[in-house]
Amino acid sequence: MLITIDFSSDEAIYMQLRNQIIIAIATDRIREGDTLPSVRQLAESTGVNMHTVNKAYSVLKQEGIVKLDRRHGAVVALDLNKAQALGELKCEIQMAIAKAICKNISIDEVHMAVEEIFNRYKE
Amino acid sequence: MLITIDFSSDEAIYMQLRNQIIIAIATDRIREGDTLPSVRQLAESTGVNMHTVNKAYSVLKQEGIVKLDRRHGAVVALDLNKAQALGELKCEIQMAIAKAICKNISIDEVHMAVEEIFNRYKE
DNA sequence: ATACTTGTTATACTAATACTATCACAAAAG
DNA sequence: CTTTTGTGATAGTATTAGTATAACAAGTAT
Repeated sequence: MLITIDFSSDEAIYMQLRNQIIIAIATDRIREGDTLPSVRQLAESTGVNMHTVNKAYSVLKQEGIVKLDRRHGAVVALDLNKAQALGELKCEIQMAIAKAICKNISIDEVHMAVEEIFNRYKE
Repeated sequence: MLITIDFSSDEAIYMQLRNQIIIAIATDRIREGDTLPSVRQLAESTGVNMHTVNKAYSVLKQEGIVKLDRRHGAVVALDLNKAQALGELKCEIQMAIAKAICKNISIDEVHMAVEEIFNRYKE
């Protein structure tokens, strides 16, 4: 796990952590059952406060991506409720697509954008 | 234009305004050249401060969706730079798709979600 | 000309969020 | 018994969101 923080970014640090971990799982660099660094370790290696890492882990737990355990730390454990995940996905991309429609972007162009992003993760 | 604010929402008020205007354009209820209410009018009708509306309009201006003019107020004026709009779209849906991949959602399921959202706007 | 409306700017204040900093605790591992 | 785990309490700073007033220059209407 190589995680780096851009302190000059306007994106919250705990979201940067959350995003990089999600991308690591999507690209199969982290797998189900793998253990994430402890909050203190990751805080140390990224130069960030312990509670900021803890917040990132809490978000991932809330999203059904990791489980937090006092003995093993944070473990990747995907909650594969597809119906719920699909509902969340639609919510998250809804406004982006509305804006795309305003900009005269066709549905085919959106599909192509989806393909491109998918290919970024699948090898 | 019927705009309402959910004051108990965790979404920022200026983003609620911005989103509803974008949806109104996507659904063709507002069209190119149409004039939006003045910052004071919309602030009055939604029970919100003038500056909050002004911030929403500034965001829409920044996104190339309206033009602000001292004589006519806020006018819908789409900046149809497709390359840029597509780039922004990819940025905005990137993490949502990464998370979907974590949840074992297939690319076809994402395409279907896109279709569903598109149909929400196109009649 | 006068009155009104437009976006815009400035100042000031409150509330909430993000982040940091310490200290501490119970549970599990070595 | 010591270390490491997540977790909680408390406290402080910085930034953002939102409100409240006031004012200004530029355009519109009468």
